[in-house]
Amino acid sequence: MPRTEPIKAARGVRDILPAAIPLWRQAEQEAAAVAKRFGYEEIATPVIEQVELVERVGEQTDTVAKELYRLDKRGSQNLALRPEATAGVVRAYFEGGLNQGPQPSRLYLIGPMFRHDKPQKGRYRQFFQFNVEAIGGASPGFDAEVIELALSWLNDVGLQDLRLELNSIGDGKCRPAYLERLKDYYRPLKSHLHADSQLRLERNPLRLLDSKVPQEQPFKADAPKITEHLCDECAAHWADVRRLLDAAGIAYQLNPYLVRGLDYYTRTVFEFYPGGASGQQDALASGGRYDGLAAAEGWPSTPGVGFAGGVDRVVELMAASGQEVIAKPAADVVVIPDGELSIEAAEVARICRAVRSVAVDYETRSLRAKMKWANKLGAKWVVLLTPDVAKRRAAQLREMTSGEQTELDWVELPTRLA
RNA sequence: GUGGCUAUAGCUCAGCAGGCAGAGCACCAGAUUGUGGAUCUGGGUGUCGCGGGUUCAAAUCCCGCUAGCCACCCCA
Repeated sequence: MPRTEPIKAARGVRDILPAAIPLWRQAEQEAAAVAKRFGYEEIATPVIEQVELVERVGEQTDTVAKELYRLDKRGSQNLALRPEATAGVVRAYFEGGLNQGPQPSRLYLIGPMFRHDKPQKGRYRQFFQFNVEAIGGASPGFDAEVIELALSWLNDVGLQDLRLELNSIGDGKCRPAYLERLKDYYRPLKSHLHADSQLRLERNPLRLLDSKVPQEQPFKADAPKITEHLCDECAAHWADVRRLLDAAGIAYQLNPYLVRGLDYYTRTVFEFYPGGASGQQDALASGGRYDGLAAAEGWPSTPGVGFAGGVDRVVELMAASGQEVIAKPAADVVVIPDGELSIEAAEVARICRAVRSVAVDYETRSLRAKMKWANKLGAKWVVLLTPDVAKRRAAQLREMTSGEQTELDWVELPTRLA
């Protein structure tokens, strides 16, 4: 056999090993629990969607333009792995007739998303999101609700030191006029801008605001702020959202430079960061209102608001803060055949599985080694089979913490282990 | 996509003025006339990330690739 490189995981993806699963489960279970507490129901949508669904909602964003996993054409359909969940959930809302039910539809989803980014800590090509969407509701109450829900989740998994940033980016009525003001402001400065920013100026001027290029920072201070140029409806909505958050006792920082990578967002946008970080790639959850999304997908215009939480990042913070979930032993009972007793050991295991999780040590090694293995596994009991005792359909039952050991018939095992 | 740092045992890492591959933990075996945890003894389990180059000689120097981390870009 020629030696070859072993095949490793694809770049930017990772395994969640058994030892890490309890923490993941906790993050997911808290997510599901808090969503249900707020009256949200779970939905699962496909990981593959038609490319058009993804493109229609954000053609000039990086997520779609550069980071999309496109699949080979199958038949007549161009497919892609979903880079985010909201577009698919909104599609399912209409296709599944949820728009015919009580409004809004309160939905949550936990699942993998895919982006062909350059991998880094906290940034993976397959990553997991906890998504919450309230579709069919225009009231600012829903904006505040999803923010409170996101905060509750982060608190419930033990993250207390958080920063919530908040902004409003207007809607189709007032944003175009604002964007013209913004362009008018930046055009004379164009030669001072970074090459990327010069492109943004005409194509996606809102993005100029969250530019981190050092030489552009001074310009931002004097740039027109969108919250000062909202139409009456957007301004009222914006005021209501802040009022509701104030009443809920939720602290937030107004960030006039907070914008969104995806185009369908309107009005409220927000992001949660861990408190200590100055943070570039450490947003824990972010979301906002997307009243323009349904129409962009070709469905009847329908308002909606939601957020996406980064499960990977939350789990990493949980682990970093020293949180550990005590792993349960893989098996409560270990059956150790001493000698050629595989058939008998399997039968005894079968009997014990009626009441306990059971593992069998089939390896041909010393009894001592088998006992060590059982101990390391964390087994509470060991059922020891030796040829002469097994012949009588009996076994030694050893209680590991006390070391007490008694002989008894196989049929008695379930009662003793229960 | 851009730039920087890194890659040695299962894990954390040392070794790098070029000269036989190391430590701790983990693992395996024994002390234990076959019954775990504690202790002691013994064992290195390795294509030094991959591929080239320089050299009598490369883990060590040079180049390329791959992967990870960090900063950008962007985002969860």
